[in-house]
Amino acid sequence: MKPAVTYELLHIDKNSGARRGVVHTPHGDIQTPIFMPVGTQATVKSMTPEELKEEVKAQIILSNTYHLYLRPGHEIVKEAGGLHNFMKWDRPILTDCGGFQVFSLSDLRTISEEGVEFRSHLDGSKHLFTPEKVMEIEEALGADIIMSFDECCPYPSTYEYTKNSMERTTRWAKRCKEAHTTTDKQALFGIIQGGFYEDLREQSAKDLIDLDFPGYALGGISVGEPKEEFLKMLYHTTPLMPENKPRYLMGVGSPDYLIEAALAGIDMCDCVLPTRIARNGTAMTSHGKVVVRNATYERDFSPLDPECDCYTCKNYTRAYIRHLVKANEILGVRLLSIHNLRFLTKLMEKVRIEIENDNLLNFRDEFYQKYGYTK
RNA sequence: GUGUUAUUAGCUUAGUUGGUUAAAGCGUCAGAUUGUGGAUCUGAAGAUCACGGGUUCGAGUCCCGUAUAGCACC
Repeated sequence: MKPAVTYELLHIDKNSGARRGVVHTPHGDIQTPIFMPVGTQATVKSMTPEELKEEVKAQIILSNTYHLYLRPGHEIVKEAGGLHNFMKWDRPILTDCGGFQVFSLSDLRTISEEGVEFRSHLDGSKHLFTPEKVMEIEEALGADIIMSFDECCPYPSTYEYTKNSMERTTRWAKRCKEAHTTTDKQALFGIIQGGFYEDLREQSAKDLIDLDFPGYALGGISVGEPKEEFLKMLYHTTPLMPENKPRYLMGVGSPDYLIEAALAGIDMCDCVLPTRIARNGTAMTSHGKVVVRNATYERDFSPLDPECDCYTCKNYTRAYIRHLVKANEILGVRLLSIHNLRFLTKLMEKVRIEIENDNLLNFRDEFYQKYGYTK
């Protein structure tokens, strides 16, 4: 049977590993490489679906198993007709499995072979996530792409801990695959782990490829390590991932990391960074980060980014947005979120064009120079 | 006019029987943020303790006077 999600390779950049492609899903095609906005609780914070489509031009968004399971409960989302109906988003959705929450809520969790026991951050109640349970939840939510249940090791972790964790994650991935029933409507992706140890990454990739998932994610990097470590693992692991399937790098969202990911041959990235820093008064621009909350912009009547085509930049000034942020007005968060998300989706539009022109390496160097990065 | 209460950081306040470098919240200024427990978190600057005297080894704290504000009564 044809999987719910397939990858079509259009072009490989002749000067790098970057690939231009299309991911076909039940709710439409995704042009890759792509950045995916995160909507943890069935909403990209402060954005309507119309804004995501028309202003941000988002092709796919993420949501989260852990959070929706706890509130409102996956049964309610299922009753609503699934996540797409519930939140009025008719394009593709990817649900994260809650593995990262297991990591970030580590003071409350107990990991065993069976799964993870944890306490709800909302009311302290005890819950058990097993691979089978996570599949039940993700099937109820009904996203196009669902993630297998994994453990994301903290940085740094010892070789032994990382190895045991990675091997358990592989066993969990197998159980996820066996428990997954809606294969015609939802594609289950495996998550490669192995921390910052090259041989563990190789082992993880090999074992997961043997399980034949319709797509693969690179997890457990961009967890606080130095950039050199990140790049080393990225460039080591990505070539291990199958060429005929989508490659998803989890948790990456700064402009430089996104370009590096594309260069390495990654197709999909997601991150909370653009929406999170928006809520704290910061904009991403083609000339670097602008902390618009700062006093420097009190009388700056120019747009956040003069090169940006978004609703915010077409209509509002830095001084006004600064005022909204300082006054704690909701509109400030909304305008910055629109801009930051549009900045990244547009960056990836450019990346796709540059790949088609075999020019992504040059583009990276120009971008770094302009953005103020020193590679 | 008389009595009374108050006056401490930009604002609102804490400050024990007088005892190290006067504290906090908000505000201001800045930093952080990468598969969202984040309209969050961290840090910094900012005070002649209304003013002038006095008592004391030592005063934001006790005494006197002045100023300003509130309240009560003429």
